[in-house]
Amino acid sequence: MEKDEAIKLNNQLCFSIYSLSREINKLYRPFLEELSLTYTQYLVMLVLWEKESCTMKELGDSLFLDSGTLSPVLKRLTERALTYRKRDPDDERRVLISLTEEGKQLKETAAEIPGKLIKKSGLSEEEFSKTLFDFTNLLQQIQQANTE
Amino acid sequence: MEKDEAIKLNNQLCFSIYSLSREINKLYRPFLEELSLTYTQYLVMLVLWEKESCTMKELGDSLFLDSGTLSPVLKRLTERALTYRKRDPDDERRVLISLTEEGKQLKETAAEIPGKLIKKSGLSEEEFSKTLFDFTNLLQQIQQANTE
DNA sequence: CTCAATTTAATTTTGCGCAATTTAATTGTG
DNA sequence: CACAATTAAATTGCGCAAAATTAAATTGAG
Repeated sequence: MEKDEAIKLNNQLCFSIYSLSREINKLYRPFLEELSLTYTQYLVMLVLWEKESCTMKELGDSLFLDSGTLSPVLKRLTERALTYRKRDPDDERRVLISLTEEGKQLKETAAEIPGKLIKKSGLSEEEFSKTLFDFTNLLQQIQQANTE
Repeated sequence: MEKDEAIKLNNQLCFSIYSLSREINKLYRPFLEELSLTYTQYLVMLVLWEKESCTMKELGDSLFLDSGTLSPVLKRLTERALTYRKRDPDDERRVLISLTEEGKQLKETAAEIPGKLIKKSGLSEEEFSKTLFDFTNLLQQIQQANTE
């Protein structure tokens, strides 16, 4: 690529991915509003619906987020009584995060979201799978590049 | 996909793209730090390096961002004397944003970034182009879905 | 021409992300 | 055992994003 071309906005990988990320976020928003969840809160709930209970650390490892982001998110989810927190008796540094009954029940409604979303996106099942596959691979490659 | 699979974190398109976006941001960060620019400030500068001067509205259309985000960003760029603002005499509602000499000069250093980044990412030129192409297409499709 | 509707930008509020610092608990080494 | 190093989480500060509100300038229909 010519140097002059290379510095143009629409040739930046960062810009296409950044716009796409916000646009996909926007696609989810109406569905998440029905649950009164933000995007990040939804991601946290996804982890908890799989694991039932985990530490702050495990949550961070799953989502690639640190306590600086997660602490306030969990605070809000706990205020809404979707989660509760207690210290791990075996290691008082750790905080165990668990779902309340209300939090568990929310999974029923949330289970509708992935299907609705694919439909709304206009992607076929195959396109969706391929895109997910490509993104996941690229993510691993970039994570590799960032840790070298 | 099974319903139970569909609600898992790692099968969410939103999560893969969101992680990827933050990871790519992280890839840029050391280079942007050298210019003392944030990611969003860099995107604004990319537009200005192409257009020399534009209105707040045009900037927002290019970046898919509104004045709620851009006003404070431009305020900081102007405080750093990379840009300056004045009202359009033909239409006093419009704000014209232009590069200062210092802002123009910064392009020289910034022009190195795209190349350095591809190298650091570990992607081949072909992979980079293909990824950019795929993202741009998908962006358009999702934007379409969001405006329907 | 006039006034309602539209356009443009700024501001306010809420909630992330991330870096850096702090605090408390645990672990490892001599 | 002692104490330095490490680990887990919370906190602080800054800079976005997005929604909603406000204000000022312009446009357009009657």
